[in-house]
Amino acid sequence: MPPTPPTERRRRPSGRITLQDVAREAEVSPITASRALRGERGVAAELVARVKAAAARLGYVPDPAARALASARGTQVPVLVPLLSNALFVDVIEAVHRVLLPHGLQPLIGVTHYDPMEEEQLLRSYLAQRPAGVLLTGFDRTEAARQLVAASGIPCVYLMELTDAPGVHCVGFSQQDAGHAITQHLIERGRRRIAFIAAQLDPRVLQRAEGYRRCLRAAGLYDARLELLSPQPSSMRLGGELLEDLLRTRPEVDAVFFCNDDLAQGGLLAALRLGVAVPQRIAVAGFNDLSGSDQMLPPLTTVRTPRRAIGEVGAGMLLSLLRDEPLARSSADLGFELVVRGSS
Amino acid sequence: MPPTPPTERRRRPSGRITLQDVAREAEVSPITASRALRGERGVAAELVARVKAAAARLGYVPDPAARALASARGTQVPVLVPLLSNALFVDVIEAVHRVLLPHGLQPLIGVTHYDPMEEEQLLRSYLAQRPAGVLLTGFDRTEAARQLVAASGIPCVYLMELTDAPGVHCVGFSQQDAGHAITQHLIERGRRRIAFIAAQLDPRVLQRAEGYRRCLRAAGLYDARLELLSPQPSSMRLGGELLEDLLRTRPEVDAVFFCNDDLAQGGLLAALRLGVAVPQRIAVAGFNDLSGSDQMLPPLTTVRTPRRAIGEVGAGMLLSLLRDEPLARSSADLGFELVVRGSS
DNA sequence: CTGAAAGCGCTTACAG
DNA sequence: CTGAAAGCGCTTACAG
Repeated sequence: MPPTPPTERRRRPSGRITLQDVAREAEVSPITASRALRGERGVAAELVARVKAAAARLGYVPDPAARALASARGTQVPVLVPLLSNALFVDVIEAVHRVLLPHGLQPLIGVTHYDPMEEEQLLRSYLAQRPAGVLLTGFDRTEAARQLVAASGIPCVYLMELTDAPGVHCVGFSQQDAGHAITQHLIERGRRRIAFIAAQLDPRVLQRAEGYRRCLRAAGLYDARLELLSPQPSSMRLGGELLEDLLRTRPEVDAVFFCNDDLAQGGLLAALRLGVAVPQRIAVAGFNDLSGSDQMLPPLTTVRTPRRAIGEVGAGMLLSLLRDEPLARSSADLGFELVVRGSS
Repeated sequence: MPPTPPTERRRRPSGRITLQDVAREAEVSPITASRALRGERGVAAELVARVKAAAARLGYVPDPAARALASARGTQVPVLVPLLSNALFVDVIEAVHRVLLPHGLQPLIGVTHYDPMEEEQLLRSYLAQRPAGVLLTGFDRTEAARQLVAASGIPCVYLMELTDAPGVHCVGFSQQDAGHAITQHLIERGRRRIAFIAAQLDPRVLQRAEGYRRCLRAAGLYDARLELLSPQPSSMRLGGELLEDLLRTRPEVDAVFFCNDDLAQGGLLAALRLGVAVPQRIAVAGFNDLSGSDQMLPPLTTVRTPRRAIGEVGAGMLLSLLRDEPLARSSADLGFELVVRGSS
């Protein structure tokens, strides 16, 4: 007897296996197949099993475009970050991918270059695609962007910063407290003339600056002339240059808090080059605990920030929102950790 | 007289502005509007102008899902890279975004973690979405993955490596020649016992190794005992550890070619820590010219690789493919550049 | 050069 | 708990 396929498998012109094919194979209607596959409750267990088996047998892959068109919402999740060249955000993004992909959600990376206008543009075009949800960095955006998000009704989780505003879902840590903590550490090490060197000057850097000021003021040690703020993008080179500037113009300085590890690493290397002893002559601290900071000479004291966890928890929160699950908390403070190494 | 809108703007239940609305506003049929907006030739210039004006006035944003469903192909462009934590690929990705987004194409970042199986999985799910095109890293993949790409008929451009295989579109540079060139440089600096330290051992690293061997063999200087290959992921820490190993077990070494700058930076810092003079005692060279290499002590000699250009040219090539434009070349060799600094 | 018809593959109400 | 009908917003042939 010649072998016959379990059922007649007619392929449509496109060659694609559709929900119809699955339904036919399982001998149910397409709607039931759709419901079974999506795990909608209220389908007889036996039918669910039959449909799932049929789908597996045929190698059915749902068409996201058709789903997006038919339902109110697609499977994309725009993730807007300032920069990809900052390892910080790459870590966040990797974590987001890891959580979202297994749930059939597709992260869409958008880069704003720290420009609220650019973010607004991106948001406009992404929201027009009716994404499932949105992940945004921080709270600093144009009024129009805020409106767009609100009007869309699309679930949104904010990363990196925290707020108490009701109904706002966010996951991060207190940038200000972290800036305070590392400054406090330098004071406890006996430092008195503590400088702050920063670049980029995005909102989170300014929050760290605020923590630095609050701490030094409380200790009666604040001196505005020890703040070196550059709007240029952060880099090791710039860190070295700014440290040189500082040592020349404020020779009395005995510690430096760099707002980011790349600046601090550059500072450490410049100190080495100039023969400035760290931590004897000046103590050095960074922020974020980026790759390489533990390899410096001396190893860099810094603040370890929970960026992977931010991505994971943020994506998880969005997932709950999409499922209308009750949230344990709408604002997740993931904290930070002081990492004391040889440079302070 | 009360103000009246230019035409009656009835919104559909979804609230969305559709092609229909634009067509009505421009007083043409939806098909003509569609053609005008997509810049399909064969539409009267006047109508095109009218449609575009109407679209702008209404703030029309086309629905990618509907477009994808109706046409054979969507607007997504999966970009598969091994790792996001390697700055190399982040640069490639940023360049790809810059080129693709203005053309209405949406890059989808996929991370394979150097695992062909993982790549195959990603490919399977991405191709089921009928993307407009695909960007893949290198040529090392499973047979099934190869088949998937071929069977899909979806335009594909390969990044980072080159091949002469007909009909294959690729953009990169010769990893082997680059490995050869930096080794040659070390020979020309008078070095005779040149080691190779590598991690990750992905296909491109192995190609660089081949260039290193070819060069040393030609000079009669090859010594297999000077190769240190570790399958671990690349990092500064590992670079330092491997250099220490090397100095202990092969004290006769007088130069090291690290397969990547992060390893080399770690090596340089380890040398500093150990009091090993660079370049007097050993010359050090890296690969890729990553951020920070110019800040090292001494600054790192390396090979600058054209990763931004690879992203740009690769995306541009895909764009041409999508438009059925004739390609100037199907294989673009973007070359590399020796950057000689203090470490050699 | 322009348009009327049909359909892409799925899901949302609406019935039973 | 299951299904027949209609439609999401666009584009692809097919006519004229």
